[in-house]
This record gives sequence, C-alpha cells and structure tokens, in this order.
Amino acid sequence: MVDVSNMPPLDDRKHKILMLLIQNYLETGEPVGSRTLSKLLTDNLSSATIRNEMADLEEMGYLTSPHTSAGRIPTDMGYRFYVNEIMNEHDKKIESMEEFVIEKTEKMEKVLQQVVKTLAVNTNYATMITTPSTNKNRVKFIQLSLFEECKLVALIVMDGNIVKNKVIELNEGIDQETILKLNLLLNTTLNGLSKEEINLGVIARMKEQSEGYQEIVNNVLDAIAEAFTEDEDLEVYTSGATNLIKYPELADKDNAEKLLLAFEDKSELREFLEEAKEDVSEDGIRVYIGDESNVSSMQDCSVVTATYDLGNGMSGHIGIVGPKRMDYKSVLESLKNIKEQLDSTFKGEKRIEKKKN
Amino acid sequence: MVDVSNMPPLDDRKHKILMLLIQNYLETGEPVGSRTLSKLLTDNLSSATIRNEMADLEEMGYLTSPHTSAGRIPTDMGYRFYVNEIMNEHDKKIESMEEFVIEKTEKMEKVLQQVVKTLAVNTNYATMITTPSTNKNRVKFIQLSLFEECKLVALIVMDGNIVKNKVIELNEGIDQETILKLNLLLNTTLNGLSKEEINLGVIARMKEQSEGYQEIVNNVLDAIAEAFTEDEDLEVYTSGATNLIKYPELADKDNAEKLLLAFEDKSELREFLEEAKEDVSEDGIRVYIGDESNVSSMQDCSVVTATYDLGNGMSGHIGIVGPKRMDYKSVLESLKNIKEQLDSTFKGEKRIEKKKN
DNA sequence: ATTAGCACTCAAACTTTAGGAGTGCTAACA
DNA sequence: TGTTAGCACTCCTAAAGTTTGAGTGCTAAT
Repeated sequence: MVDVSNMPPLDDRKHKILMLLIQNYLETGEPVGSRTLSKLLTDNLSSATIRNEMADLEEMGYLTSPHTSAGRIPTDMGYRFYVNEIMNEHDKKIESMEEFVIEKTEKMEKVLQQVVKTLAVNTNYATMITTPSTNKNRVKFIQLSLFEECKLVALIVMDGNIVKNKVIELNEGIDQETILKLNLLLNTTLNGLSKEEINLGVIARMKEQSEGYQEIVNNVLDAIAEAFTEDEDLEVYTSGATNLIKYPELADKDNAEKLLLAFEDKSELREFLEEAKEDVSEDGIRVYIGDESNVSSMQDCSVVTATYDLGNGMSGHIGIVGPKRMDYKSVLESLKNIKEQLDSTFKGEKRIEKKKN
Repeated sequence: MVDVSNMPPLDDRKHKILMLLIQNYLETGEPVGSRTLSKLLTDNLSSATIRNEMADLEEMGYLTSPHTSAGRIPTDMGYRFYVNEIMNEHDKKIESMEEFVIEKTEKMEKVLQQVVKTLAVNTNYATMITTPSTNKNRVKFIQLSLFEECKLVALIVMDGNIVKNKVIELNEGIDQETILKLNLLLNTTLNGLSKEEINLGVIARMKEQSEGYQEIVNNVLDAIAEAFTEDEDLEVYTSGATNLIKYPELADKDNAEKLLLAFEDKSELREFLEEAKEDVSEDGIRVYIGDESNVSSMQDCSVVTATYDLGNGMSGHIGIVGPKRMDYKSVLESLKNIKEQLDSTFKGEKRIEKKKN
C-alpha cells in the first residue's frame, strides 16, 4: 500500500520527467528508456542527464526497472503520483464519447447491464455496477387479493414504488369481507413504517387483531422482510471481464484465472463496491491502485469507482477494472460521462421499477 | 460435422481397441501409442498388431495423429462412436454424487444459479441453464388498486402463478367505483384467454366499454403482453466458464477469449439452447461434439444438454460444456442426477414463482 | 551542471543439440 | 494368413548455447 504521506516532493524537471515517463508507459506498455525520454522532452537534455534523474526517481521510490538493462516503469507510488496529478487538472471539457447512448428501457436491470456493457466496450476494460439501493425504505401500500379458491396474492408497494408480491396458499376458503378487513388492518398498521419501526410490539398488536388469520399476516410480514433485505444485498452486474486478458501483464495463466473467477463469482466485487461506497471523494470518483483495493485477485490492477445518484435517495456504484497502466484520463472521463447520462436517464422518469422476486 | 450414416462398422477387436484408446485419451489428454494399448489390453497382442489395427482405424476416420511420431487421438467421428456406445449402456446405477444437494429456495432464479454452480463445481466444466418456459400461458386474474393519489398498480396473475405488476400513473384522480368497474371489465373479458385469443376484436370491445379509461386498459394490455413475451426470451444462467481454460487444448489465447466471451455474452448460448430444445432424444439428453453444436466458439468443445421438466408444463434446458475429451460418463450421470433433483425439488412445491417485471 | 563515451548487463529471439516416443515397413514365424 | 520382432525413420520437446540490442552506470571532459 502506498503511504501517501511519504512521497518525496519533486522539482520541476523531475516532475516533468516522471509524468512523461508514465504517460509513455501507459501508451506503450513497455519500459521507458532514457533515450526515448530525451527525444520526447522539449528541453534538449541528453539521455545521460535523464538517466541521472531517473536514477534519483528510482531511489525515491517512484520508479523501478524490471531488470538491469530495461527502461523504467512506475511503481504503485508512481501511479499514485500520476493519478493525483491528473485528478487535480480541473475538469476539462468532456469530449462527447462515441455512442454513449443508453436506450431508455423499462427495466432497471436491463439499463444497468447496458451501462456496464457500453462502458466495457468503450474503455476496453472490465466493468461492474451495483443495483441502486435506498437507505430508508418504507411500506406504502398493501393489498391482498383472492385470485383463485384458496389462493391469495399479497401486493406490497414500498417507497420508491418498488413492488413486491407473494402468493399465499390457504388451507381453507376465505370470504371477501375478511379480506377487506385484513387489508384495512395491514394498511393502517404498517403503512409508512420503516424496517426498524416494524417491531415486535407492532407485530403482536396486529396479530392479536387478525383473529385466526395469523398465517396470512405472517406471510405478508415475510414478504415485507424480503423486500427490505432484498434491497440490501445489492446485485452486481459485470461486463468485459475478458478484456482483461488482452493485457499481457494480467494474462499469465494463474492471475487471469483468479481475475476471471472473481468476475464470475462477484461476491468479492460486491464486497469491494460496498466498502468503496464509504470512502468517496467529493465528486464520487476514486482510484484504487494495486492492493489499495484490498481485493487480492486485483493486486495487479487498478480500479476506478464512481457513485451514481438517482435522486430519490437511491444510489449505486460503478467500477472499471484495468491494468495499472490503464488510460486513467479517458477512464475518468468515461465515468463522469456515464454518471451524467444515468442521472438524466432517470431524472425524467418518476417511476423506478426494480427487479423483484 | 460427423455423418453418422457413414461410420464403417468395426469388428470386435477394433471396437475394443477404439474404446480403450479413447478412454485412455480422455483420462490422460495425451495421444495414445500402440505400446500403451498393448499393455492395457487383456488379450496379449503385440504393439505391432495394435499398430496395424490403429492404422486401419485411422484410415476409416475414427482416429488421427497430431504428427508422425505421436500416438493417436480420436477424431470427432471417434468421439461420436464412443458417445453412442456409452449412451447405449443401459442406465447403470447412479452413484450418489458428492453433495448434490439443492437447498430449497424461494426464488427460481437463485435455484437455477445454484444448480449451474453445483454442476460446474462437481464436473469441472462450464455449465449453463435456461429459465423454464411454458408454451401455453393464460391470464388468470387481474386486479387494479389505487395505492396513491393518481397512481394505480395493476396486478396480473398468469397460468403457473406467474405474477406480474405494473405501476400506472394517471393524469387525474379516479374513484373507487370506477376501479371496481374496470376490474370487473378486465377480468370478465380477459381471464382464461391466451396470447392468441386476445385479439383485436376482444381489445376493441373492451376499450369500447371502458369509456374514457382506455389509457389504463392499454397499460394493462402492455403489461400482459410483456408477461407473455418475457416468458419467451429465456434467461440463461452460467457458471464455471473459467473451468474451460484449465484444459490446455482450449486454453490457447485466441480460443479461450472467444469461449469466455460467449459465456459472458450468453446470446449465442441462448440461441443454441433454444435450438437444442427441438431435437431431444427420448431421455432428453443429447451430446454435441465439436461443430455439431453449430456454435463457432465451441468448435473444440463438446456440449451435453438435458431438458428438465417442472411438471406443470414448464421446462428448460441444462448444458455442460467441456473439451471434446470430457468425461462423458460422469457428465451424463451428473445430468441425470440433477434432472431428478430438479424434479423432486419442485414436485413438492405447488407454487412456482418466477422473476418478473 | 551537463554530456559524450564506453564497458557491462540481461532479456528475448534464434539456433543447435540430444533424447525419446512412436510410427511404418519388412521379413520371419506359427 | 494373421501375428510379431526388429529396425530405420520422423518429429516433437527440452535443454543448452548464441546472438542481438536496448539500456544502464560510471568516468572523464566540457
């Protein structure tokens, strides 16, 4: 892990050389030598001079060389320096990306899958996104209906118009009047309550009043509980995992397998994104280099995350995973871009449907 | 593609040698030489004799050799012979597989994911499964409820107790009586009808009677249409795609990428499974060797598919993808096993819930 | 402080070599 | 006539050696 507090300051020339070297490395993927830099640099410095500077930068911990006679590549600290640097460049105009169009779709699920796919195709990295989650969810409306002899369906509408339903099988018939009474009871008791507010007291009182239909009440409570928890364990959609094996430094058999496995299983990703939610910067974008992500399979990767916000208290996380030498600039831009798109896609839509049961 | 009608008949000895050779190749993954077979064979035949037989088998098209001085490996026709052969061995006792336990879960989606995962872990191949689909679906029950000023939710129960709901936003308020009337209208008109039976005539008649609430009727019809079609484009769940790159013959960069891509994208898989549905054998299990599957990325793979049946007219497809030298015997057993498990898992449950909206 | 020059290092690519597994063919045998 | 031993031959594989070129560190001159 890079200790940011321990990054020696650089004079102008070193700064320039370091940035140029990293940029070049990001483009080529090859270690960068002194001659290359000397040619690239506007101030006419000889390769020998650059060599000296590079030796210094190596000593300071910004650079390293894969072996004696190769050029230099950035260390994690080098990357960190670079990323900090470009994050400071105040948002330049966002160039319109090629076809970053998200079709309006009915289903949240589909939209998210489209988003990750678009991102993956455009960036050539692996991408992931969580379903949005609300923090404070309340019950809004409950309705029981008999749709067949001995078969009830419970319909529950939650805050944010998330709809949940559950089929309840009865042992014996039930008349419409009873259903009406139960509906009234359920609605008057539960509407407007949050998860925390539906406590034992409330439940007991309700059961008392439900005379002989506790079974139904139990079922409804189950469904509500499910709706609450379902909302908590966020789904993660991914795309472009295979992009990663295009990058030689990630493609070695062992590593590639672990990476792809992580993207198949997703539980590690979910954990990571859940944690990432907590340490967001002001603009919601954050870069994790190497082991900063704390995901072992991604030791050799960098991850860029962003939050997206749907306005009505719902928000989720997007992440882009690539090699450490990923094109940070364009990734940052893409993320900002997609954030905006997501916002505007849902801003017009008052209704958000969510996949359920 | 193997032309089954063109497979020369084999005498006993050739038959024995071919089967033994393939079996050995499945185990080791290495080309099999004449000496190996000579030692393995119970009848004491010299390697020279075996060599002659092998030359014959090669000429017939059952075998091939990767290069002059390697042993022999089966051609696709060889595999086909082997598979046909072992499919004929009447169901031997199915050994209880290690932990083939599917926890009962509420959600179909979760169950299917568990199934593919279990299969993948147990077989070490890649697996896929489609959501079950019904052919003849009918509307069973419709209910409109007002849950908020100007917000209706339409609840639609289909055959097989598939529940669908749709939120409808109104421009102006609506009174309970009108809702009752609409409910009555919708139910009397649509209940019991199939997709085909809801035609223009029915729709027109209903709209006529709905006086000024055509918008709501339209919305309900939309939701019904969605429920019908949704059922048609089956979802595909996969697991263990990364298992495939463990097999050297599939792991070469190019091929591996295509394969993994196919498993990420899934549309090719969906197509394949949809087609597979149509040419099932009596026990519902079928083996596709190499290009028999007609999926280009799986040219070097074999696919074993099975149908599973949920009883109430709903059925889906499972597939296992591995190298051509996959352990056909155990895969066939696993599939039979899982089929049974799926059946019994749902047999007890009268209610099948399905992911919707 | 900068630079030219030079000896040195090392990975990558290519070549060479040796070894071994397996074949096809022939001739001998039961 | 089917089977087998023997042998020359092929071709893959792995190991060892060779070449090349990019790049470095150091030193001495400017």
